[in-house]
Amino acid sequence: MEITIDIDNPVPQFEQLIEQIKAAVTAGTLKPGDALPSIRQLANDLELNSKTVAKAYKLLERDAVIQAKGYRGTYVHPDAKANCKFNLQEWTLRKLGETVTELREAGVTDSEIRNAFVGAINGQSPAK
Amino acid sequence: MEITIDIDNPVPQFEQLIEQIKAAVTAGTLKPGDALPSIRQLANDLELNSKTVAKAYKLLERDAVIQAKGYRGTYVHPDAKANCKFNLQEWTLRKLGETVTELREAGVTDSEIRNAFVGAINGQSPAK
DNA sequence: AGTTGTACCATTGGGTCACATGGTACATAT
DNA sequence: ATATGTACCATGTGACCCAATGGTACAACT
Repeated sequence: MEITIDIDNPVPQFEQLIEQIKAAVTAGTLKPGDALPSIRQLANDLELNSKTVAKAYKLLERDAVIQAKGYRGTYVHPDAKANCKFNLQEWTLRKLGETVTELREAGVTDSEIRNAFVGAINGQSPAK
Repeated sequence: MEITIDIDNPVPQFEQLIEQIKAAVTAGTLKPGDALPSIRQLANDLELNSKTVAKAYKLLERDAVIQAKGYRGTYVHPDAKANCKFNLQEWTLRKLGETVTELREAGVTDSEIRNAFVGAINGQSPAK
């Protein structure tokens, strides 16, 4: 498994990691059940901070591409290949795009949409 | 019609203006058909920049609280009183809140939601 | 001529957030 | 003992946005 992180790349490092691991799974280089290097070890090899690698692993696990088995290491998820295809990011972008479009058609200003958005994400329920 | 703008108030000046005009309409101080002072004149009286007043007027017109009749001045909208009640802001907040909740339940990170939001509002269609 | 609403341009100050870094600590495995 | 994934704390840098200010200009009304 060859992974390369380009510091000059505007794409965040943890995203580069995620993409390359997903690519390896899709290509078959990584098969379900295979063990992944530990967070600290991979951080050493790629000259990254362990936190950066941990972040990538955490997101990969949420997408069910890998499985963190506590203190027994991390492994490729059984359904990894399938779960690589469905992109949560795109789904999120589409959902938000639909809502934004609907609001705009109602005449709401982009400024107001932004303003309301920070309110919505900060858990503020609409005042009665 | 007495309007007071407090510069030390954290609430933006154009919002203070909007609120007070709506309040005057609701209270009956301003009746449908009444003429409003011109942008420049009101800006002078309140010692505001004309742009600030123009912004408030523009938003009030969108909410159908006032009617700008081009070069013939600005008047209170016939249905002003009713249109003051329905709050577009709340509707916006609720709509966005629903979407955010749905995304969160799908496991999407707040960070990712924010990130996708700027993409959505910048007119980026989800990559196929 | 003077005023109207509106549209551009640009800048300043303040705030929030993402990314990455660094350190420390924990309970549980080998 | 050593290594594991994970959790907390904190800092710095850069980017983006908002509110507000200021100036200029236009076409159309009184």
